[in-house]
Amino acid sequence: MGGKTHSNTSGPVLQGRAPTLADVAREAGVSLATASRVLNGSTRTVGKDNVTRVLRAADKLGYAPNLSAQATARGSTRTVALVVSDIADPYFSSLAAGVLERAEDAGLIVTMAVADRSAGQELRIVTTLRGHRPHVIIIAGSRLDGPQDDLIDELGAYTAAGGRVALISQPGLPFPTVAIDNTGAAKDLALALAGRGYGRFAVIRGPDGLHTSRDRCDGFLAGLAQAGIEEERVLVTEFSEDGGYAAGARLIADGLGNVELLFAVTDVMALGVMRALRDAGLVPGRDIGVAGFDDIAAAMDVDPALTTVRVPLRDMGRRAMDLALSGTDPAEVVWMPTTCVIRGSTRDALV
Amino acid sequence: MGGKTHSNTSGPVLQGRAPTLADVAREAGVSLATASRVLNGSTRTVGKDNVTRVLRAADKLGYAPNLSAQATARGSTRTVALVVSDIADPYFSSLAAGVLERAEDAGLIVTMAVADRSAGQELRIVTTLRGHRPHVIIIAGSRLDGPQDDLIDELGAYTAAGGRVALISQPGLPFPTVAIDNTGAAKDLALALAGRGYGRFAVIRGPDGLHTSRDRCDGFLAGLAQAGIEEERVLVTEFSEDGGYAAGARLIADGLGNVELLFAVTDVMALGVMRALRDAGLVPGRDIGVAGFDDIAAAMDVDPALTTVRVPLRDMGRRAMDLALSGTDPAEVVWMPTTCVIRGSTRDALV
DNA sequence: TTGTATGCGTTATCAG
DNA sequence: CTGATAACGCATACAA
Repeated sequence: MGGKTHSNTSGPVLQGRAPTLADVAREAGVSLATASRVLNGSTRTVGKDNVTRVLRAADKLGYAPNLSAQATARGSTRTVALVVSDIADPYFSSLAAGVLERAEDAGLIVTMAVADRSAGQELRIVTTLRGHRPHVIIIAGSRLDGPQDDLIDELGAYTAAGGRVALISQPGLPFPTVAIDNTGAAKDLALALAGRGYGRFAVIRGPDGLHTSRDRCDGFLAGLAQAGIEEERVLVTEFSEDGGYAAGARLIADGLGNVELLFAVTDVMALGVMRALRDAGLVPGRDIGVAGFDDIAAAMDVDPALTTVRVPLRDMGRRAMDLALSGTDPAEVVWMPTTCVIRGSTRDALV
Repeated sequence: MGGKTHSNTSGPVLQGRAPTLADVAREAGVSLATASRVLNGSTRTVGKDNVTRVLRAADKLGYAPNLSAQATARGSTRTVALVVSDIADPYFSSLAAGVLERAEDAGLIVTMAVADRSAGQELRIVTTLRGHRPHVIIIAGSRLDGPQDDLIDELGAYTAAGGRVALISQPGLPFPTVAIDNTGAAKDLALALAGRGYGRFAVIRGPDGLHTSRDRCDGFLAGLAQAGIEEERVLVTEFSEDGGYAAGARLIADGLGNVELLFAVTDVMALGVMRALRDAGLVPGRDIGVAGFDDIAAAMDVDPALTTVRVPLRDMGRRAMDLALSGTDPAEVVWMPTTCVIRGSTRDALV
């Protein structure tokens, strides 16, 4: 709709310059302070007459308060900085959706940066982000092994200055964290699958150093061991769908032997594995079982649907925001529940 | 790695306060100006001795320049604001990935906001964003019908003040735009499918007012008409996977009649349709053809793989950044190429 | 209720 | 090469 009094933006007086509060005040014939009060602070303490004058002037000039200036004046911002490894990955975009949702509820703007799964880059980004003096920093990276004193220092400096931090899925650091029990969930999955008759497994995991990948792999193997299964193959590949495809293809080329089920440490990788199987003329679920981890949306879309571990990704994003805003114990870890979801990609094994 | 000289952040002197440039200058025993020069401006004009002192002091204090203050002082920022409808949707997350990639190349920080496919919300967000005085604003919304003078005003005010704008997939507005020919591509798809023997179609589209949805639907129908096919059904549903599922289910419940192919205006919706078909015991591709639009990653993962129109989403995100940064003709439209991708979900129709 | 004056953390101009 | 000092746009304590 055209709107009531159509805002007559871009007054001819201001050329190539955004209107400032001073412009509005002048236009309205009031002081800077008065204009500031009606446009931002409590509207109460200003005359009803001046309120309308200022509002009208602001509309006429198309005024939008300079948030940078507001931030320096106030000493605080209304933004939350989010760091992810890869926004195109449904795992991270679901997390981000949860964060964005809560941020909007809280009237916060989200700034986002990607840290391509490199620890150095992540550190650099956090330093830059810290410069924005955001209200909150949320890091949803793929934690790497090795000492991360630098990152801890960086975040420590930030919290020492009053900033709030929340980490997603990287427990063990001295900051509030929302996490899942990757090891336990993978173990449960292994037990569930062993219980359904599968006896020979191959695990497809990401490169060394990735916590998530390693924990899920270890947990799965632990579950197998508990079920009395000691014999399995572990393939290391890229942490992506292409990586999953490559591993699947390699496995097929090497001869599947009598492997009955392929467990990939993420759904994205599992989808790649399934594609490799189909390209080789094999039918997932019938000829060979496949299982993943995360329960991304696409896990329901494939046929057969993918057996996996359901992770409440969007909710984890929400909780991370809540956790950061609540400003609780620095080392608090919120463990989110996971559940095994058995679907068609793992029908009962044909003995 | 633990890092060489380990940064001794959070000096005990500063409690709950981020170190400022003044702190660094004092610590280093130099003036504010000198500290500023070495930490930001050209390093050339400052003594080699002072450089190391300042650097050492900054490291010791864990200094990170306050970007808000920098922005107000400089009068410009190094950020790009990105507006999307739904970051969890692979369509948007792919676009975002392209934007983020180019932004990083250009040393820009990306701030992101979601505008749930509501025009009012989008307008509000742009106003807020404008307050950030970003270097660039990119809007990847789902353009709605009807006059949008308000949005044009808002963006006009922004560009008048020197801001750069790029729109994605919403041509017709007086701003640089990267777009695809939805109508033409859908028409081509219809012709290709008609050429493969399909004769009876149903189209599943989103609610009225969504440009993308309408153009693709219209184009598809035009293609059918050109092929001499006048008889078809059009279903309106939610613009989401659930919407696709619902429409598919509804169609099945009403009786498919002799419909041979279902075209959904997005892949996401098409995946929902396929799921509905399978839940009803039908086999997509064999019992009935299915086609989508966008070629999201999941289109390759389903079985049979989804016939669709390939849209270079990530590249569109990149181009949008390039277009905005190049600051060309305000009304320039970059048309991106699309291609029909025929896959297993539309085998030749069984006559 | 309104206006004045000062400060926020940086940059940039201008003398030394 | 370095150091005062005036902006930048806005908020706010204080005075009127």
